[in-house]
Amino acid sequence: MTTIKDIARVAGVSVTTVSRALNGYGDVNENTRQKIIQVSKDLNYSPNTLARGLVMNKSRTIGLLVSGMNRQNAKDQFTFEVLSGINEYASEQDYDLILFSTNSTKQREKTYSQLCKERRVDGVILSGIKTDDPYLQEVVESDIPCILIDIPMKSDTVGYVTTDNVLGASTAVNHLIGLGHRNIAMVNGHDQAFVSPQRLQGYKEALETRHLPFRPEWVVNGAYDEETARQEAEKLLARYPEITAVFCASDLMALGVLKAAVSLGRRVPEQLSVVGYDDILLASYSNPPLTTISQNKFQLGYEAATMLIHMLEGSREPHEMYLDTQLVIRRSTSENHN
Amino acid sequence: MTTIKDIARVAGVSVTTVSRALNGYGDVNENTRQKIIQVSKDLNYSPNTLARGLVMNKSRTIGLLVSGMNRQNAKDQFTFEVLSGINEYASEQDYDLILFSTNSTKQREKTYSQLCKERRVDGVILSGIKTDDPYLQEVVESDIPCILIDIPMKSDTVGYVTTDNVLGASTAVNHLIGLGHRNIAMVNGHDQAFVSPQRLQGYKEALETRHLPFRPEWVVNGAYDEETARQEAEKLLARYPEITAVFCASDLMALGVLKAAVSLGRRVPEQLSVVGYDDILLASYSNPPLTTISQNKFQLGYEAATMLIHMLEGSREPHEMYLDTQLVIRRSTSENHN
DNA sequence: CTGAAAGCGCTAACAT
DNA sequence: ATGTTAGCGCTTTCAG
Repeated sequence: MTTIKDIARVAGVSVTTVSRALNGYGDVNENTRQKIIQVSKDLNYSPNTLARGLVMNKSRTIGLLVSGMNRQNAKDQFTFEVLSGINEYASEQDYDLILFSTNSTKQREKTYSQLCKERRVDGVILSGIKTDDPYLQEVVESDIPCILIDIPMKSDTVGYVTTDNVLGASTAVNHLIGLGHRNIAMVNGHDQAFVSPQRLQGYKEALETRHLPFRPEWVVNGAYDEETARQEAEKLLARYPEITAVFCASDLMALGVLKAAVSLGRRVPEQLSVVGYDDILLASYSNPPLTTISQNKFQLGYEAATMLIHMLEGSREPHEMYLDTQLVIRRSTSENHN
Repeated sequence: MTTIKDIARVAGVSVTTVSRALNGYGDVNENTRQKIIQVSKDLNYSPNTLARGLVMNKSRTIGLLVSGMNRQNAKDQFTFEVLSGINEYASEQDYDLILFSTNSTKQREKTYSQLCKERRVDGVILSGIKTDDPYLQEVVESDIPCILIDIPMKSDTVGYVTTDNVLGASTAVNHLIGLGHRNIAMVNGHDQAFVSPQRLQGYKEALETRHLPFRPEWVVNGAYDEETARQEAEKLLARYPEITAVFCASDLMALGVLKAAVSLGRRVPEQLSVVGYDDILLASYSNPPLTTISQNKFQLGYEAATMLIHMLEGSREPHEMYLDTQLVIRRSTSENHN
């Protein structure tokens, strides 16, 4: 494997000069530079980023700490789309991505900062982390630059990008109210997601604004899981047949509610309106296609990468960003005729 | 940041001893080891993998060269599931994954081996690479250990994991023939995928075995794209109304055919049977749900990682593996009544 | 069982 | 404009 030493020898200069020439410093004779570049091509040289990283104490690498990269969770490719967005900007900026996965079967006993310190990543992006995840604690305490996706926490080294989940949820519920629904239930996700209480909040606010009563017993926990949501919705709808619409905190759960409706013999949207959240791919293919709150997952990742890299390069801008969401009306909602 | 030097100082030993103690060598006094371990904990030490990689010339890192990690392609999350599988085994074995993306907007002028050499990855897994991709050439020539997904190429340092695509395709077509179909068309993908000619081959073989004529004009190119497939299928079916079944080289294209059937007013499966390939998530949610050839994408990745890591650790087993596929019968196929 | 010393490939003062 | 030297944090002979 060729090193700058080899180049130096062949080109008849010192390693310093080689290093400077190759890194585009100005204080190198143009002829020397050309010669060095030629030699390095002849010798098929590639720089050793490990060595460079060691001395510069900078690896041009971003760590990705994602949970939800496993067999089951592949269903909502939320993570994947975020990843694609991150990758897009990172590769534009010549940063590499290194994947840490928290879902290792033999549960990794390593701490968050160990993971990062070992690999000498310059910064980290966290996605899909639960609020009770020990890693989250560490982030705030550690001084490693970090961007959180969908968890609004801030410090000197921590930023986030997310959407306004209260607004998103209230938009969804307002849509239902606008269609004449008065008895609107909610299937929320588990409490370990930051967005859950916020979406609940949005649901409440929308009801309140229209002077509709909030009925706690109409809010069930679907754990962001299709099957759990189906079961919970089945119980709920059987018990309170007066419910004419359901707002779900995720599309996956909305899919579960759709199944519950089938098994209860209630046609969607004629006899039951359903709204999801996320606008995952499946949402437009389900039967009927889901009305939902759309998030631009790719952009979420893209912006997170942008923010992190700016941060790494010394920007002092505020490290927070809210992206817009959008109500996408498909065929799982219609006017209430009761 | 703590280094072994710090530990050595505090523990009152040499760096050599610290290194040996921490790496579990036998020739260290157990008391000394305990002391060193204690100190390293107190000092919150993490090893610097860059330094280690530099001296050992080994990074315990696997490069991932995937194409198809972009906005559009997110649809079939083939890549993502493969990735999950790779990640699973790699993290079990304490290897880290580094993501190279070939779809960078400013097209990366770096060569494959440059990418790998720079980052000093121990080995690489390639997925979603087209046969005319320049990277592929390089792989075979370079001496970097490498596993290909779905491209059967072998050398001392190159292995692959794939499925039997001829068999898969013929199984699909035989299913149609078994349902009484005689006029079976095929929507194939572009020729830049290794699997395309193989699936075509399987289609031909199945026809031949049952003494059905092969009609080249009934094979169209859907480019592995839903919309292209829809258009091509529409033309094909309009022109040859006698076709009663279509075999597609991917589910995504099958979805396109489903749309074509709708716009031509042909009910699936009553008036047209459709078979896909891959068994992507969408396949079970489409309307009607797709009959398809299922590939275990997660396992594809898992086995690729296994094979690569074994290779890296010196195994001399053959570096090739064929996984089984499975016919999944859903509701897009039925008996032919013509 | 332990330590001194060399060196992986690179960059960065500090000369010259 | 170029070379000398030191050193990033680690592993690994080689001696003791």
